[in-house]
Formats: sequence, structure tokens, C-alpha cells
Amino acid sequence: MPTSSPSPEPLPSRRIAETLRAAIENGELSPGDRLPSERSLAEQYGAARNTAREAIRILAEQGLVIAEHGRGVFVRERKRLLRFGSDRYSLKNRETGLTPFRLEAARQGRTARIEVLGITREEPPEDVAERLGVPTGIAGVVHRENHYFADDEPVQIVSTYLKWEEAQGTPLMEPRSGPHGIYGRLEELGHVMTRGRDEITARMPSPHESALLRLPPGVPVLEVLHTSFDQNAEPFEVSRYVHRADRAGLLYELPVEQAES
Amino acid sequence: MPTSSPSPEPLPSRRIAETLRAAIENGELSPGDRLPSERSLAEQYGAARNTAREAIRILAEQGLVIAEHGRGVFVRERKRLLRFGSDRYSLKNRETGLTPFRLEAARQGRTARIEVLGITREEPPEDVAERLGVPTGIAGVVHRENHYFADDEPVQIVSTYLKWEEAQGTPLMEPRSGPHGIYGRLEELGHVMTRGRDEITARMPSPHESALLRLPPGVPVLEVLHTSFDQNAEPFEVSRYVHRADRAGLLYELPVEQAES
DNA sequence: TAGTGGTCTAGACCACATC
DNA sequence: ATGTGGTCTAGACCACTAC
Repeated sequence: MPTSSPSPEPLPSRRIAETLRAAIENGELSPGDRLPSERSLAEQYGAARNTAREAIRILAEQGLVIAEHGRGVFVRERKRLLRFGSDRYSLKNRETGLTPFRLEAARQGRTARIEVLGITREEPPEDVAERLGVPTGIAGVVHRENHYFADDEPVQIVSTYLKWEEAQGTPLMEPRSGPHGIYGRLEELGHVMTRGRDEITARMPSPHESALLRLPPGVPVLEVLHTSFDQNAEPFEVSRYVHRADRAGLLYELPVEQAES
Repeated sequence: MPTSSPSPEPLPSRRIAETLRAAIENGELSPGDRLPSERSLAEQYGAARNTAREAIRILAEQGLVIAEHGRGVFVRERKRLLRFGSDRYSLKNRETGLTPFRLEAARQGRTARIEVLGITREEPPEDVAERLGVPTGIAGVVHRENHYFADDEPVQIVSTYLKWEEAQGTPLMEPRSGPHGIYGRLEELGHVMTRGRDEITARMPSPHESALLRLPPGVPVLEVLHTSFDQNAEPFEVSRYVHRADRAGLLYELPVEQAES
């Protein structure tokens, strides 16, 4: 009897991983449940501990489980996502007096906290310089760095860049920039946001981001590079949002222009 | 002389990884260059091969390098991103006669290929059913699955869901759905897209997606769940786009509504 | 104190790429 | 034939958690 296909006898580590994956997906193991220990998996499958460990690594890479030092390996919870996006800059949110982040956190019954990391004059990163229309190589921008927490869990890092020549000596250099935040001050400087552009990418975090966001392995980040344009179609503000992708998503509402009759 | 901080003597694997990371970032190692082999790294640092291997794994997880069986470990190229987003549904692109994907590929001098995987009547996934406003548990939708390639490299997987009662017996069940694609047919059925919603998340790929997109380890996917609404604010189409995040990004242009005077 | 994951060593064999 | 990454074994010690 010829085997219908080569069926190359899966590797031990894959086999263990697949068995566990199936158990998770059919509900035998529920979110929060502990997996058997590496040592007991190894014994159970007649393998070395490193092999069981490799199986766990595969599942962790897929975001299915999370290892906790000294406690065990657990099936991941799938928490509801905080959602940000096209209404992050919407004027109608202004009336609530809440920033979009606080609004979204409140909507989900979570506590919001915002930490101002620093407001410094700097040389802009290349991608920011390009979009803001300032030269690179000189300290031509103000960099405001904020960290956002929901239920004291870090959720996003935001770096806002403004032109130094404009921000210099204004409340834009202060942690609390006044009514309606920096957009309020920028309007007073003659910049009304009439158009925005969001460029979205996903990638694995740098070690720095990994530490700041306290990211477990296998969780990517969503990066949004936002550019604000004023009534003269001039860019006047660029922000980089880095979200942990397992806790935050993006929502864009798109009006579709109609064909002229 | 007291050490200014505990400075807990970094782990060998981290130390090797950091040295290589620095070499990559300062340009000593350029994209495409081969790293020293695992065995020679181990010898060089007086470590076991598994330790050098772990260092490579750390870099691969960060997307900095890619291991190729039998050839070596290479610094990743940073290719320019294909960009999709708010104009994916824009009417003005219709006039070019090109689909948004072909347009973007052409813009970057890459060849586009689209493969129709299947058009089948199915039971919708829960998230799709919810958004399309159809019941789950019955085969109430048509699922069109397409794969998109740039230079014969798989870039995105698109699953489009339509209501079966509407698509039944129409060109919407055909691979080539006619002028202006499915949106042309849907307009003839009385659905003019007046609004769209894109819900964006990032995550690590499932093994299935990993295989379809031929993803190297450590590359996340960008998922866009799109819903189209017609002139009566009824949802009439839902599509799920799964992009490989190292080759595709998203671009959203946001008009900002002005406050009334 | 016992059990867990985190890391490391020192070997081994296999599969793939190159010449 | 040689060198590469991919996987595995069988041990060891450490750091963290729970009791």
C-alpha cells in the first residue's frame, strides 16, 4: 500500500505545538488556562525539554500563549480592542472636552492615564522632517512625547513634532497646552486642520518599544504616522503613534465622494 | 569605584544580538550582507552554538535578519511599501480602468497578478455576519477569495463577502464580474457606496496565512475589515484584506469637517 | 522548598546550498 | 565534499512564584 502522500512525519516540536493549538481552538484549553509544564510535556511526548520548549515558542510566536516566568504558560486572553482612527482629530469630539483617548477608554469602562515624557527641541527623524517640510540635520522641531495607559497598562506611545520656530515661547512647549490641547494653540497660530493623512504600518517592536509598552513576545505594533495640513495645504504637525496591536486597533470612517451628476 | 548602576552583565545571547544589531544599524552590515555563521559566532564569543543561534532568533524576531537554510543568515532588505487605503474605493480611480492594486503596483514599477481562488456559497465568519447584517449559521453569503502578487511575490489575501440572495445568478458569482468589477454590478443592484468603514488590526499570521503569503518568521500581518454602506446606510459588502506588513502599508487621506461658522 | 520558565553547554544528525 | 541552518538530546544552573 503506497502512502497517498509522502506524509513526512511531522517534527516532534511541531507535533506538540499542533496538539496544543488544537486543544486551544476547540476549547479544551480556555483563555487563562495553564498549559502542562515544559518538563511534563517533554516526558509525555518522550522528548527533551528543549523540544517541548520549542513547541511553546511556536505558539507564543503566533500569539496564542504567553509564558510567565515561575508561573507557567497560559492561553492568552483576547481582550477587546481600543479603537482609534479617523475621529482622532474630529472636531465633534472637542465638545465633549475629552481627548479621543480618554473618550475611548471611558467607552470601555477603563481608566485612562497620560504621562508626558518630555518636551524637547530636537533634530527630527528623517521621515518626520520629510513630511513636516523642515530640514534634517538641525534641531528644527519640538518633540512632545506622551505615553498612554488604560487601566495602568501601557497602550500607545505618541511622539508629536512641531516646527520649533512656531512653538518657541508658546504654550506648545508646556505639558498642559491649554484648551483643546495643541490643536487649539495651533489654530491661534493660524493653522486650521483641513486635511490629515495617516500612514499605517505594522512591524515587530524594537527592544526599546518592547520595554516601554511591556510587550510580551510575539505581539506586533501598529504605527501610524499622521500629518496635519492647514487651510493653505501646508503641513504643520506630524505625530507618530505606536500602539500595541493586541490592545489597540484603528477605525476609519470613509466618506465616498459621489460622481457628479 | 562603585559601578554607577548594578549593570547586571548582559546575557551572552543578548550580547551577541546587540553587537550584531549595532553593526547593522551603523552600516557595518548592509542589507543583503551575510552574518557570520552560527558556528563561527559561537566560537568567536566562546559560547555554545545554541547560544549564537538564540541571538540570531532575537534579531529575526525583530525583523532585522532572515535565515536561509543552507545559505546563511542575511540582513533584511527594506523594500518600499505598497500602499493601500482610503482611495481603494475611490471613484476617481475607476477612470484609469485599473484596479487599485494594479495601479499601485504600476506606480512602483512592479508587475501585478491576481489569482481568483474561489467563489463559493458559505456560512459567514462571525465578524463578517455581524457587519453585513446576515445571520450566522446558514450559508447566507458568497465568498470570493483572491490572492494578489507583486513581482510574483504574494502580498495580500482578500476575502469578499456578499449576500447570497443578491449575488445568486448574477455576474457576482463569476471570476470576471464585468466593467468596474463587483462594485459596478452592485450599483446595478441598487447599491451605491456612500460610506465605508475600515477596521484595522495587526497580528502575527496563522500558519495558514504564513504559508499562503510565504512569510518569513517575525513578519506580522495587517488586517483590514472593510464594510461598504449604500445610499440607505445599509451594509452590502464586507471584505477582509490580509497584507504582509513588510511589503504593504496603508494610507488614509482624511478630510476634516469644518466647524459651522 | 518545590515547581516553573529562562538560559546555557556540548554534543549529534539531518536537509539544503554551493562548488 | 563542505559548510550552512534546522532540529534534537541530556544534562546543568539560575530567577521567579507560590506555598
